[in-house]
Amino acid sequence: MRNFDQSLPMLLYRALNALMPEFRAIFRQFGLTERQWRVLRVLWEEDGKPLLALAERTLIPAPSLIGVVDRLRKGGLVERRRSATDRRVVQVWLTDGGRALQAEVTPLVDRAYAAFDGFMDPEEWRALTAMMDKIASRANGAGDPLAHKVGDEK
Amino acid sequence: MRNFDQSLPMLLYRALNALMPEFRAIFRQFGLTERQWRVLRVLWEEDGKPLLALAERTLIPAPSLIGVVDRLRKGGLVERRRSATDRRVVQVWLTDGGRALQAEVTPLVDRAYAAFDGFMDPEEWRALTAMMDKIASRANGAGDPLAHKVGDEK
DNA sequence: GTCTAATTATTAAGATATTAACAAAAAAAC
DNA sequence: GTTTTTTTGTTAATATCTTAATAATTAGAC
Repeated sequence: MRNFDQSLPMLLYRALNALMPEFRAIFRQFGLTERQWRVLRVLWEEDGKPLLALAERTLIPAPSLIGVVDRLRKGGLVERRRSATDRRVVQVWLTDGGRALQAEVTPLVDRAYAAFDGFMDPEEWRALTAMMDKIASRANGAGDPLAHKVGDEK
Repeated sequence: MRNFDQSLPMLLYRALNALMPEFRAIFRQFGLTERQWRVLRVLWEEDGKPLLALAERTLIPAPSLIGVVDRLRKGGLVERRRSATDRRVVQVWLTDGGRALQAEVTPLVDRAYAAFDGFMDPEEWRALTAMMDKIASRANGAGDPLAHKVGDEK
């Protein structure tokens, strides 16, 4: 039986556990959850994204995303619209309120991130990014947020 | 606004998303969820652990652990007992069935881990471990699974 | 053009995360 | 020894994850 605490999953989980509460505290000031912020974060960069694209980019599983978007909608931050060209597609658009939030949240988040810049030197960051990418692109295509795809071999 | 996809949290989340489905598929063969396995994994190494110690070691938040342990108990894999010396403490003990499961699950899990050994060379693993530990031990003590502790400054 | 397969979104069910609040027991202070 | 504080476990409420199954469209094959 291998070492549990030093296994790759536990290493990653522990790092995230140390990392995220600080950011969540920021989101909470604006009544946002971490996932809600992630959706907004992507829309601020590219508004009107289809749900599936949003799921991939935010790493939020599609079935969960439905609820996240709906709560954002109830909060008046986004709207849902069917695509005119492909009626299967649901696009998520920011409202004025959702757009306005960017200017408030972003500075705080950026400042929190900045605290990490000096934490490791550029070479370490490069190595870390490369290793994470390597791990993420390994695995037989599993791990994308489209859970219902995995194991579709019939 | 910084790069979202290359942010530390997203790097870690993506790696985990690629990593875990493979392991979960193994656990599922035995009717176990990932968290249930983590609890068993720790008990196989040290039986009779108190709930709080179990929460820290498995990185499962204490309120969630209650449910995880209870489902394991209903499945006949563990038992709960009050400590005789400190009646606040609830210890979790393996049943015979829970103990027997180790011999079945461990080989499969070890084999899956082994597939990663050759994936990065020893020096990369060392560097990765060091960086994750560094991140985990950074942050003001936040991130431990005892959520109600965070921000207890009154 | 019609039938079939693939894509996009959604619902459902059980398990877990996150935060806050609370009860019981033990430890520390007085 | 009683009061206060800390520790350990638990419940509650809301949000999300994970997996499987299903509806609505669209794309492809015939």
